Amino acid sequence: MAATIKDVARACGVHVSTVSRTFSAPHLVNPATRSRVLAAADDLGYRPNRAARALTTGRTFNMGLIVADIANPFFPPLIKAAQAQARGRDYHVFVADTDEDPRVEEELIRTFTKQVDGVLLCSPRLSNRMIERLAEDVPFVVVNRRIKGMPSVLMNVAQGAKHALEHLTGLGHRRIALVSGPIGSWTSNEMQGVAAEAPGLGLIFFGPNQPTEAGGLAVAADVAACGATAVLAYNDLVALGLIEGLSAMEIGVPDQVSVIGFDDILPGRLNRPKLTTVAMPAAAAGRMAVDLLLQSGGEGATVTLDTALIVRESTGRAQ
Amino acid sequence: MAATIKDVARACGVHVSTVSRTFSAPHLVNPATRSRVLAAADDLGYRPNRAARALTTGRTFNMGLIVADIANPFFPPLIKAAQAQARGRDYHVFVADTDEDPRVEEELIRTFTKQVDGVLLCSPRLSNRMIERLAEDVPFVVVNRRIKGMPSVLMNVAQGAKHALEHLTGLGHRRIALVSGPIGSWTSNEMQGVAAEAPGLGLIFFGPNQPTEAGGLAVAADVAACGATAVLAYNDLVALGLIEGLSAMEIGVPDQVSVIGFDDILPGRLNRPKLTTVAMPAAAAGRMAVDLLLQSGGEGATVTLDTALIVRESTGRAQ
DNA sequence: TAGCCCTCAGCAACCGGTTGCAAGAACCTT
DNA sequence: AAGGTTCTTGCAACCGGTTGCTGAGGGCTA
Repeated sequence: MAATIKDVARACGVHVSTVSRTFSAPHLVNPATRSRVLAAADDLGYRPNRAARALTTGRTFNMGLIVADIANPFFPPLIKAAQAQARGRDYHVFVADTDEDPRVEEELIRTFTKQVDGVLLCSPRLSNRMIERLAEDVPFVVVNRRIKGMPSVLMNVAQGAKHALEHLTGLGHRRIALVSGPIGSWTSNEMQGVAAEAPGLGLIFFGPNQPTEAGGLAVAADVAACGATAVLAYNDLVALGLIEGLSAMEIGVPDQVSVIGFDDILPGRLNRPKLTTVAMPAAAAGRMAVDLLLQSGGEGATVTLDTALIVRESTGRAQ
Repeated sequence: MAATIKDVARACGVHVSTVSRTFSAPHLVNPATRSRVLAAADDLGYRPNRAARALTTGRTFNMGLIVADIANPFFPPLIKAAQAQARGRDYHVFVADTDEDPRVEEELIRTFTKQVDGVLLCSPRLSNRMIERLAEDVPFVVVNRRIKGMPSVLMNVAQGAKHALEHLTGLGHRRIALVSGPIGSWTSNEMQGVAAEAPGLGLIFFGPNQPTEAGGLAVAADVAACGATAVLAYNDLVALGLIEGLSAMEIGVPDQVSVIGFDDILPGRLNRPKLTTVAMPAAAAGRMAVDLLLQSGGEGATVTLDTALIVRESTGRAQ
């Protein structure tokens, strides 16, 4: 069995409270005693039990991070940045994946409650109402969702979509397909907003779709049939699926159809043609979310991060 | 504040132990009392504090999963499978990323200790000795590493490499480059083992390398210079980097050089040419690791899972 | 040397639950 | 009706720490 505080106390003939203070308030214990305790602790391989400590202090020094799909390459940079930022603040991040299932999401949040000091909720699938209810039990920072009174980190998708559309119109495209993602997703909503504001263009809307390669593949035929010369896709995975599907129909990208994605994930950079995309500030969002969680006196600061259009090879002049 | 067991006890005029039993041993409490307690609990929004419970029971019903790099597409399928399997056993999985840093790995393990019932250590970067020491404090299952007396899940890389080499020799290749990964990695070791056993072939060894696209890119020039007509790469990322680097030198794949990777990740499937690769049983490994952790009476069962060569477009006949 | 302050260690209550033990009540048995 | 079960609940110790309070001892000042 692992050594407890009592073992250490017994080993050096001192009360447990002294051992406790040696670790959590060293300045309150005499240097000589302190080193005796430390020696004994080291000898026994003692490590404070963080869960037990949390019981009295109310702080665990770890935070939860919940994503809908860890296999989506969009998340890893966000996760890594959050972990790095947290580490710098003496915190640890526990990641969990909901498999796009709201029930799993709720269960995970409940599991995290009391085991972490707060939860970073990335691209949640739960309803706002549910999130607000759960927030009574554990502090949240929400990424990619705006909930009144709750700290949130947003990405300026509207701006990115606007730049993307400008890029396409600049290349002469007039008939543009908009391939959205799941219902209720932040990016989808923003994309639709932009579409609504650009009535001069011939925008054709396709959705909802799965936010994956398969989703893009599935919608490719419809897109081809609609006669659009360019496509703005929900994310890079969808864009890649779309390109895959178009190629299968002998439709060349970007020669016949231009395609733009969102996220700037690795497979897009490796793809032929290299994907033109709207880069999302995922890493910055991860860092910011951690900071908001640690700062938040509970008030709901909202941070919006800018996106950037990255022009590569999947867009070209309209025929 | 969240309601505690005391609040519930007070609310329905019953002792805390009765409330406790209502949740953890319902058959020991009178149905009438039980429903009163449940009603009060529901009313107050009471949820048992899992950390506090773990303090006395010694079981948290969650497990840790540590990977070297969550951004490596090899891991998500493993993680998702492990989470699904654990969920079926009433467990939850907390994932953490070590950033390829052994010190971070150690720290994470220490953090997990006492907050989880066991840790799945995937492709660890720590030394065997260190892992054995840490195993005194928390049960492990190790994936992609053989440690005597410790439950481990291995992938039959040697078999995969052999099949890959046979495929290449079948296509007429006689001069084959072996591009390995980081020192101490299971796959690298196994690959070297196979190389040693195939002295008839002209195998040229390159390593160690970073297990990423950048690693492949960096070694591309050397590989081109050595005159090999085929390459067996440490993993798909390296293979993709290699293809990228070769293309930049106007060396066509598979026309001039054939390339095989390991892992079968998404970017490889999307790549042009589609990558020929040795598929790793990542999902099966995740499930198996969970099962081993929950079964293990501590004995070190070792499970080896088979790999499969998937021939796509990046390999072809030798010139 | 008395009086005072400061340092440092022990005591004990507490965090939110769990669980072995015991006792009261209700129900049987003979 | 006495004695034995079974069911249900309360009591209290315990898990591994933390922390406010108390008080002994030492050093300092006047």
